[in-house]
Amino acid sequence: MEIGTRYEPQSIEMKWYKHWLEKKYFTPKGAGPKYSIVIPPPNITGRIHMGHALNLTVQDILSRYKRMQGFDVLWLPGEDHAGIATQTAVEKFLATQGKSRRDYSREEFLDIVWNWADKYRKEIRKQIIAIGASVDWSRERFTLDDGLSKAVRKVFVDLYKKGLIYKGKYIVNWCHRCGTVLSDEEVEYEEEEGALYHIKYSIKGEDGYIVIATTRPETMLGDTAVAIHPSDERYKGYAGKVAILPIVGRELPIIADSYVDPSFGTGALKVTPAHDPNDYLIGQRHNLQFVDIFDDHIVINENGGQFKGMTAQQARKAIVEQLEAEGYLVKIEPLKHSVGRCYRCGTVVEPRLMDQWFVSMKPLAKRAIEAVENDEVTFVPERWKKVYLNWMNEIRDWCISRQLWWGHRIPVWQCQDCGHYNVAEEEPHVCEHCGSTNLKQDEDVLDTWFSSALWPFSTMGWPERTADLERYYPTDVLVTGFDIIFFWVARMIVMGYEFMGERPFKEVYIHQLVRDKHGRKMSKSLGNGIDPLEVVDEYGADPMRFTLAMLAAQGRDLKLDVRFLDTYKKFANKIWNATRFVLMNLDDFEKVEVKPSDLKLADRWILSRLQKATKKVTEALDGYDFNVAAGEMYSFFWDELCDWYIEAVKNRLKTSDRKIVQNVLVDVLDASLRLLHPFMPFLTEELWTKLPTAGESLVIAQWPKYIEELVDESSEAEFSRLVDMIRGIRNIRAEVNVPQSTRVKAFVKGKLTQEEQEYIEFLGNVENIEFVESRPEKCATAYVSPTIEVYVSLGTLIDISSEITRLRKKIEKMRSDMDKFAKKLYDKDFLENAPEDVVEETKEKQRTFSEQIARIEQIVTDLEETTN
RNA sequence: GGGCGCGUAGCUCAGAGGGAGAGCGUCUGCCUUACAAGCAGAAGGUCGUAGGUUCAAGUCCUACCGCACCCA
Repeated sequence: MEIGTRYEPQSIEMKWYKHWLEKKYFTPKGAGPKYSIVIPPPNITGRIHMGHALNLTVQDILSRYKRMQGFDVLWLPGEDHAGIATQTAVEKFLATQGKSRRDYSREEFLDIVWNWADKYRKEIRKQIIAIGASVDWSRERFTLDDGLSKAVRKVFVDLYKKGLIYKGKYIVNWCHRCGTVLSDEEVEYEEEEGALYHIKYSIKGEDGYIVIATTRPETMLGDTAVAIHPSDERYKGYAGKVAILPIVGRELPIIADSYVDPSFGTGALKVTPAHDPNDYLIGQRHNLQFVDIFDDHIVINENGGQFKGMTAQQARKAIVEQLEAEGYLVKIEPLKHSVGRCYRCGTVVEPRLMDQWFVSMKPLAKRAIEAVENDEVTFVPERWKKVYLNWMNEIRDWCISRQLWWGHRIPVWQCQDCGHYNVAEEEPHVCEHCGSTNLKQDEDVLDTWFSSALWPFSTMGWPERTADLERYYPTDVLVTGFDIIFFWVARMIVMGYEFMGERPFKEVYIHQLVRDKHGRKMSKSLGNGIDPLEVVDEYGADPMRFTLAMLAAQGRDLKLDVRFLDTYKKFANKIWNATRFVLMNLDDFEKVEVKPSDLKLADRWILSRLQKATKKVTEALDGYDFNVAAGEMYSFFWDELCDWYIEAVKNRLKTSDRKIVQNVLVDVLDASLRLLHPFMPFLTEELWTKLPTAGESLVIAQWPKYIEELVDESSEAEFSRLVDMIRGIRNIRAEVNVPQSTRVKAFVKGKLTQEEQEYIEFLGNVENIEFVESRPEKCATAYVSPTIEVYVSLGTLIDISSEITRLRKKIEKMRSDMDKFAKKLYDKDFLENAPEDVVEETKEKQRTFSEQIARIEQIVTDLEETTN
């Protein structure tokens, strides 16, 4: 069976994905131990990015690994309607055509978004497929599907009936660009250059004044008090007096409240209860007036008097100018302060007092906190547990209403006659309170994350009691990034316990966020994004997956440099060519049961190494150490299988060993491809199916077992000695520039097996080894151990003095290595306190070194005598 | 202000108590019949700084310096 000399991903990938789908390998059979994962549904806003690629790769590695271990694997795919993000994207698109959503009716606009959704869901599906994700498409879900919408309504109604959802007027975050409120989590704070304005507020009935400091002078239009710290000596006696708001003339009570930080600014705080969350609390405590000065577009409203119609920015400028003109402005200091912006569009959010729907989180969080504290739900890496608990312990109520059109409409119908909220899963026609038929549904939709929170069970058919729920809930692991622990993970845990009475998943594996090679976020504006689809086109899905796995250490950032993709594409090519070599030598292959007595040193060595690799990969995957697992396969395959075993057996394929070697090669390659399959599914399937031992498909092939009987320490030690001897010879060849085409003569003092002798001759490019009692003349020393020495004859090439220099350098290096051990052994404390095996080991190392050094020194002395 | 993480080879990163590792890059030599996307070799490191714990510290502790991130 011939295959091409180069690995070409394009020609193999989609062929196999199609085949796997036809065979329905990704649809669980419903029998045996189960393993389930629900996908973090990508937003339908656009193309997936490298973060998704990492997320999908990790899940696919787990799914394929477990499938090969015999689990009945369900990996459930789907997409998220992503309320704000999608509506923003669609509005941006409409804007390019000079339109806005207000040019359409709600129904017309939703039609447009549904078209968008269909288009992008198709795109996303294609991209998930391109990565090779083994998801069960027959169970694909969308957060706005009928079933999931039903789940959303049921949860809303249930929580409302339990008194855990309420409507109320509180300070919320308003994004005027998106035209909606946001939850606290949806606001991103950043330090920005601003200014601290010091403004005089005169005291009523006195000549004096009090100077307040603020970063937002325009909000003074909504001031209803001035606050000072009760124990601030500077303002002793001020509390109870009345200040006069400049320009406006409103009378403001001066109050004492310990919230005020005396060390900030002047220690006197203007209080604007309608436009600042902390001021709001002060306002409540002191029964202050709430004056809202903005409309929905954050333009000053009628409460702003002469400034009405100005934007916040315009108002700030005008107000500061007027304050200055009237002598109220004391000074303006530059100040860095944190500014909150909308996580979807970056607009500065305005705290406003609004009537919204909230989920009361404290009671719900209780069980979810307990679960993580008791390790019913565990985080990997563990440190995220603390992050989760810190947040959950200080959780605030969740604002869930959004002034959008795209999303789950809030299932509340207010009676237009009596004002009663009719909260129901199905549209009511009569007010349950007064019997009126004059009902109007709430205009708002729910926060996207409200539906995402139900994802682990809503996707499996809840509230119906389906077979899928019975079998696959709870899921085994959730794989996601740390950026959505609060948005999503925490809320899923909450809802899972509340509605299923059970955790939604056992483990949460938090992977890194993908960044560019400098550690910056990948973003369109920086132009540093790497598009996974382009990577798949250019390098192939397998090298991309392997690259991501290699980089998936348990840190916080994954800095992706395209150079890695080159490296691992080369690895894929290496696998391709190693298989090619094996296949080229299998014309007369016959599967035989290899008996231990048939095995030669190299065979025993590679089989032993394979066992260790199998064990290491398996353990690493069980512990989510993807980089360790991938790294182990990289070095086993390349450094051991290719560089040594394959090279070592090339000659043996021409001898009576051929049959044994063929069988060992096929076995080791077969197992290697299995171990690599979760990382590189396409390539391994393509190659594996060409092996004479292949079964139907690697997807459903068995994961290799660790066979303890094949672990052979003494063969490993012996082979590694052999490797050292060969390296010693190669070293000398390289140093004196003996070209590859020239064979050198070598001498050995000591014993070698026939097999070892052949390997040294072949791999060291040496002609018939001669056994000697002592070092022959005109020879360089290649290897020295207590029992064996290897010399390379250099004839006229040898330069005695440079050989002496070379050996002296070697001695020096060995001495410095040995000194570390010798020093320890001189140390009484070490001998007394270190564990016995460590002491023994150290003694052994020291002995080996000193013997070798002594021997090389002897050789140097001999050489020096020859020159004299 | 509170918290988390990170400073290891020129670059990107592994390693988390007992001889400093990988890939890329650099240098030298090879078109050796699987692979030049390759092979063989080499150079390159006070493991951020200062203390401490320990027989033993990149590895554990403390402080500091620098870089990120989360929360207020």
